[in-house]
Amino acid sequence: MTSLKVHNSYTRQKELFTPITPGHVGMYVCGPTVSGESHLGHARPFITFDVIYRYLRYKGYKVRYVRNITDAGHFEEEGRQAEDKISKKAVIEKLEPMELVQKYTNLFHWAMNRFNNLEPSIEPTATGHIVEQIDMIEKILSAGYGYVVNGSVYFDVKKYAAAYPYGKLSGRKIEDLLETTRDLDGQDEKINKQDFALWKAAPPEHIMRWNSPWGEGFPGWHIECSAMSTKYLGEQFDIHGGGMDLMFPHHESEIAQSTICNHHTPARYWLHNNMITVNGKKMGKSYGNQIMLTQMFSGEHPLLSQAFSPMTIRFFILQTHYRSTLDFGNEALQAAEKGLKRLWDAYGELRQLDFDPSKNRNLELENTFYTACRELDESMDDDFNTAKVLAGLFTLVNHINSLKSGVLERDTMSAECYAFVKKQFSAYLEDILGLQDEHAAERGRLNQVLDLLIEIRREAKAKKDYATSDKIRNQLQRLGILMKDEKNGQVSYSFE
RNA sequence: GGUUCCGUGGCCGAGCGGCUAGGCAAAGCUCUGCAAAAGCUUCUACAGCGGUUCGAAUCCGCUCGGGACCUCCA
Repeated sequence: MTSLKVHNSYTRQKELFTPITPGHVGMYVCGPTVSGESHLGHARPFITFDVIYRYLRYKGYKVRYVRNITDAGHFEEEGRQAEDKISKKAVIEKLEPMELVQKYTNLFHWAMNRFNNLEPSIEPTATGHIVEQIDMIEKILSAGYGYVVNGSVYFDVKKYAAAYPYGKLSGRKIEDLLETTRDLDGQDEKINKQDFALWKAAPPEHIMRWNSPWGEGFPGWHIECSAMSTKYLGEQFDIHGGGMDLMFPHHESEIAQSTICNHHTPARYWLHNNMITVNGKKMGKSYGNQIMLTQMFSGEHPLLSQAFSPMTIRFFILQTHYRSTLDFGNEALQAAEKGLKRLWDAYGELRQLDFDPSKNRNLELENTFYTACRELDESMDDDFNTAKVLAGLFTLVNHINSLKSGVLERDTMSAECYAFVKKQFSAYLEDILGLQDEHAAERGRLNQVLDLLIEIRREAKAKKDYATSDKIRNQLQRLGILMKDEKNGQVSYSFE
């Protein structure tokens, strides 16, 4: 097997992946902020890193995959709006923050499930790690890189930058950051504008609040990831992942915090997925162009021409390299839907292909298969190029269909080769890319019913009673089941 | 304004110096009672202009166009 290379955002280079502890990988991925519903854009990192997680396991690594739930601190605005409304209308409809958090956490898990994302090894919550975050802040204070103002604690970026390469990950220079003229909350409390909050004193109307050495408040955004990654993966771990839009300030701040506490950068490899765009613009709240996952699945959105299944979306996302932007479009999604179906149909064929080793082996054909299979590994090893993997699978699809249709002579492949192809195809389609048969639940007893219909139809056709045979096929099609008369006289069916 | 990325055929997208991915769409053919599926074939592109090179979608420069980040953001 070839060796894995990954694009490290920290060095901006493709590097050979070498875990700190041989055979083991620690991976931290920034999880969702559960203050609202997830949209299509949110699906990308979780599918991307799910495939990375799966591939690392496929390569034999023991992986500890930590993905947090951000359930504290950032509801400031929402909280305030809610407070305003409440103060106007009285107090009755007040939402308990944890109620909100629970609701959206459940919804998030539901979506992850539908995408067939494996569960992370640990899914820590920010609210469950207030103590660890306070500890870390105290460490930073005693190291002299933080300061307290009015019950809030800030990180002294300027001092840090004098000693460490601040801005390396995001390619930012501290002087440039001084240029920024934004009125941020608490800006007047900071010594320098580029300082960021480690802990914020809670104003009276702020609902989520905890006791701390500096008074009642809540943790800053960046500290939770530093605290939780350190706790579960150690002072330095292998992979840190997330969306590109988190590089600054989030990941840059994480690096600063961890460097002060643990004396080195938290992660060796920083992996960032690119954005999903709509008409070239990033999907996001500020553009008002986001499509919620529930809407994707139901088709209820002005931008959607139809509903798209979780697997179609997964396939759609994997058809592009994770570091490229992916433009949303109905046509593209429809193409993904059809392509995915083709893939599954061929996979079904592959599993049914028989072989007869007694016939002359077509070594050239075997070689084609072996090469195509080997290239799958090479593509994944090249910074997880799932687009190339899919292209590779489609060349296999073409060969499989050729065997089926007789363009390539069947029964000329050795059992050994056949088994290998079958194993690779299944490993990639199901285990690594994590695609699953969305109609599996419909099969089972339905298959037996269909077999009966096929039998009846066969009898009708034998009597040239095409009215009956067409009726069966047409009615089934209306139910989303395609019945196909194969060349060899067999009848097959597939689900739309 | 600063930093940075990108412009590939009707659409979506790989590629990162030579071997002109792939999916979808379109057209023709084969197969078929008719379909569907599949196979075969066709359409063969790299924003523009220069330069480097035996050779560039791929490297360099300029021009045009579009993003992303600098604020919460996947």
